[in-house]
Amino acid sequence: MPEGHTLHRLALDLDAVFAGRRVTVSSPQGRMTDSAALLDRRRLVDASAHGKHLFVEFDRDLWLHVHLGLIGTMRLAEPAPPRGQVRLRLATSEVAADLRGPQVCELVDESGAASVMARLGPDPIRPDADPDLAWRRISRSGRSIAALLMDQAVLSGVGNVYRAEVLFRNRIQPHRPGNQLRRRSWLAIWTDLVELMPRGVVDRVIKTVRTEHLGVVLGDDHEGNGGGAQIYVYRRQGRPCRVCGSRIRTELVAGRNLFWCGNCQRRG
DNA sequence: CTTGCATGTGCAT
DNA sequence: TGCACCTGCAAGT
Repeated sequence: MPEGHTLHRLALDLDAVFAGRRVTVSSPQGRMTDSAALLDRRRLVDASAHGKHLFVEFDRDLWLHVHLGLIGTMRLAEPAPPRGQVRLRLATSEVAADLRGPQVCELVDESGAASVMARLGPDPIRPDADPDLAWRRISRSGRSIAALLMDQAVLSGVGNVYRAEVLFRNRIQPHRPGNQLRRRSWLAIWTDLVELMPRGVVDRVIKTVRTEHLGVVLGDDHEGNGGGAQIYVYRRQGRPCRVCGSRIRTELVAGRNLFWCGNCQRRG
């Protein structure tokens, strides 16, 4: 489930078991054999996330840069013989982290890592993030706020779930162009993301439904979320809005499904 | 068991 | 606009 919260959670987990330690690095799949050899037995300094990008710093200016893409995963488990396509494994005698199917997995130096970070907009999960950097671009753009929220150069870490949910929670019309959005609406979106996304890091799952709507079922629901509503609109097309009962709408926007309630979301 | 779709991105056309 | 990447889950047979 790789939106920004997933990568921040992963960075925390990697840090907890590997930071400051010498790590065995291998590429069971074989596609990263040379890089694995360079990293093997090196001391791991720390792991951090910027938007949906993961950086793992090793001794002597070697950084592992990972982007999971849509289908990549990295999971910690007790060491066992690797199964399937493990691109890279970081391991100690107690734990192994297996990386599968990433879109990006490369070794860079500090300036290489910095240049990736420089291309990213502010990340709501990072305490030093400046929402005005995003607002400068949003307020000058004719693209819809729904498209802008997905642009990692505008702000980073938000994906298709947080996009749909934060627009719903703030009652924003998704098709409103950035240059017609009130600054107050943007600040409401940002403030909400700063509250929601760190909660996703803790919970390891996206939950956006407010307490007062938790009991609202409105016609569903076996939506496979382990009991109880956790989201308002994402992938709920055709089902009743948890607030007003209108049918949730969907529309393909630049290859990604957008979900929203046409009745609740009218603000600009 | 098989099939289809997905929380992302970049490149080809 | 379409597809490659190639994992994991849920739903269907």
